[in-house]
Amino acid sequence: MAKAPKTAITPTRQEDYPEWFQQVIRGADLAENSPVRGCMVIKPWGYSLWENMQRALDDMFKATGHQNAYFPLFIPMSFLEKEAEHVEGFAKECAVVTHHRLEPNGEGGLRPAGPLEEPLIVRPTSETIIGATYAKWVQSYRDLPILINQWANVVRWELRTRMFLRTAEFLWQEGHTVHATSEEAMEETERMIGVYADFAENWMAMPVIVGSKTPLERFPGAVETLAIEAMMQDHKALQAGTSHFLGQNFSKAQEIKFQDQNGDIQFAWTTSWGVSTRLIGALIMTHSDDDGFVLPPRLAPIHVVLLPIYRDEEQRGEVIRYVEALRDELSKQQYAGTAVRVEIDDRDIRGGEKKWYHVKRGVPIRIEVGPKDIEKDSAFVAMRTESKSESMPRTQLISTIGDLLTKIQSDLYNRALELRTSNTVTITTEAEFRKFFATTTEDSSEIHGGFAMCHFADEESLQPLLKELKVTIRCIPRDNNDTPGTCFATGRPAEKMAIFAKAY
RNA sequence: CGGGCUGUAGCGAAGCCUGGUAUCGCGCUACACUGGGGGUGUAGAGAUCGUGGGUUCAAAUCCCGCCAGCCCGACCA
Repeated sequence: MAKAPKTAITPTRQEDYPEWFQQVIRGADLAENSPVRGCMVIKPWGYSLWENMQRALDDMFKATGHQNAYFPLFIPMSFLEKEAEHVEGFAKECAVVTHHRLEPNGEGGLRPAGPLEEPLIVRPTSETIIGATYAKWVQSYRDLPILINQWANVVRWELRTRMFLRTAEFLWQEGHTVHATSEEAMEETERMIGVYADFAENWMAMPVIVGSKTPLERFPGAVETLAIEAMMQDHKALQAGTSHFLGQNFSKAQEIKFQDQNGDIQFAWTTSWGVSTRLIGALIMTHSDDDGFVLPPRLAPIHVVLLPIYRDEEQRGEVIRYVEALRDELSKQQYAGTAVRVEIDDRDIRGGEKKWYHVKRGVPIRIEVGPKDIEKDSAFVAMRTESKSESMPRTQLISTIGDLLTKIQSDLYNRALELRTSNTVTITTEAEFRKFFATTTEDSSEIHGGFAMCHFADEESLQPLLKELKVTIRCIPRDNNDTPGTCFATGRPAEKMAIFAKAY
């Protein structure tokens, strides 16, 4: 017998975390690099996961009163120039369309022809184009609020890309709302970060910290940026979603004005909020192990895979009949408000290979059924989160399948929360701070550090230290953060604590 | 955009220093043996060695340019 590697994924997380991440994606067949620089091909398994995320989020958006719409991919360059901070933030990473036609170049190739009067920007985000449209839609306070979301792709010409975490083109949703008052817009901003936190924790099984960004970390043009931050297994932070209170910055730039009850003309208050395919990267780095991807059941394209085991055609008939009946019964069971999603894998490949195929793809539950099990009217059940499988009577299996999925979902959440808790420390001095983030090798991708909760007085003065240690302020947590203290670096009085961490 | 590493069959690699026209593992195809486990054997298919140029009788190998990927840095809503 040939020896199988100790883990299905090489290298392990401990050995080389960034490479492990790539290999999990490959092993699970989620996506691959494309011929286009920085852009990925999302494969069916990865895309069906994204569809499940979309569906859950979309339902939550609808439940909070939003509607979907669609706006153009191209933005006239002049639109982007209107809000100064916004230009500053995005100009560097915009893809620009300057021509509208190709013609033969005389050497068998093609060259751009037909220069555009005004270059078009491929949207890096749609505040400007949507704002320009809203300006036409809003005249009266009776037109407000506008609560719209769009599912779209955006392009940011990032210098360094990583699959799912930072790609040049990515899929996302962006909500853009307009309100008559500051209070109402701020409420919306809070409501949507709440939706994201709910989704992250209850669907992705990923604990997140809700907080606000410091001025230097804010969205360009925003008055306030709320974010959810999660800890990955290498103890780095990942920003998983943001909700921005844009104040009147964009409405002034784009003239979104309305007449209020008193007949006065006012600028409206806007918000925007988004999550992207980066959530898949977050999912991978939160739950996956050295055997590959691990899917939280609520988002898994398949909950249960049935693996029939037989030697010959005669056995096959019997086993398949049994397995199909089992599939039908399991499919009638409910988990988290939906029917249990079951598939039979009867491909003609070796059993071991088949098993690892599903392990690497993260299917929550594998059920193996062979002639011996059928005699006992039972099946072998293996949960992706446990190393052992156990024999279980069919009737028990059917009645507990929902509970098993529930257990996997909560185990994943608890495991992730435990990792975050045990790698979060409160730090009160610069010496401790330096020690916490010190690297032991040249390789800054090694696993170390975590979240440091620190009182701080002034963001600007910390920059040299943060730059030196490659640490950023992730957010000022919203909850349990009312006790004043002294700044860990300057000793000056400080109102709030922030999370400091290395980040993606 | 700077530094480092890399690009050879679908995938992973050896060969490159010391030029002579391509090797191994996995996978794939067929057959046989196996059968609660990514097994064994036999036979096969599959590569203009990332790309363009140069040096040479001869280039995967040496030289130059370009492209792409990964890691680090800068940048990052």
